[in-house]
Amino acid sequence: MSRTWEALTDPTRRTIVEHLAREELTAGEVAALFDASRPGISRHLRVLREAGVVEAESVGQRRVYRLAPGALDEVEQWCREVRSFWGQRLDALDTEIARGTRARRQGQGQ
Amino acid sequence: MSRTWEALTDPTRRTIVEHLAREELTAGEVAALFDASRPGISRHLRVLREAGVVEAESVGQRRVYRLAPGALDEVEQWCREVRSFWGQRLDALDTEIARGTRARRQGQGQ
DNA sequence: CAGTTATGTAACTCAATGGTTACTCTCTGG
DNA sequence: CCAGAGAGTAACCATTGAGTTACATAACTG
Repeated sequence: MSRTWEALTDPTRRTIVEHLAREELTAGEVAALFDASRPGISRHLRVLREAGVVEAESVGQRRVYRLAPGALDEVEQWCREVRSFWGQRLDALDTEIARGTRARRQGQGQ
Repeated sequence: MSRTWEALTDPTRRTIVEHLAREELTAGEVAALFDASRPGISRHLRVLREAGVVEAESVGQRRVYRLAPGALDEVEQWCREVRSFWGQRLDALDTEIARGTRARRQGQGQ
């Protein structure tokens, strides 16, 4: 299930990820980066956790967050695949193929 | 403005992009790929268009859709940057740095 | 020009999402 | 064991977003 995309849709969550890429942060430190309330950030962190983008470690009463290994794999992999097929198609973009496509398109007018 | 992420959040729209990576398609052909109603798909296509992910060309009464150049640039660029900072941090992950971070963390209990 | 095909827009509904406040749980320290 | 800090959960509200049906706009076709 591709929760990664959902998780990274929200700009706040992407900003969190940007910060965690630079250094580990406790939940409170993350919250301090934004105007939003703590519980709000806490939920963002949960979404990121459940999506496997970040992971948390309990240290005393704090929770230290860091990026999870492979956090962005799903997104990057998807981009690679799209780009791969796209590249192939562009390579094959000569008139013959193009004409064939048009012809096919004419036929199936439903 | 980062509409690209929003645009690619929706699974239907990602599927559309996957198909368009393989070949150009008219709006009708795209719609035929899904159970959803035409207007629904039409709006998905608009979102993708406005995000600059796809572009449309009018050919007679049809609208032929294709991926826009640089469709995924924003997303890929973001991933690269995150990964870049992350990589640097991991490189610097020796005990000294780690201890420094902990110390700093103790001090700023707000 | 009338009719049909191909798309897109408008108005509306319903579910999902983000944000807030209030409350709970857990760990630390006296 | 009690007080207080740090974090998370619950319940609630407002907004967004995706889906639908009905309607409007363009362009071919006779």
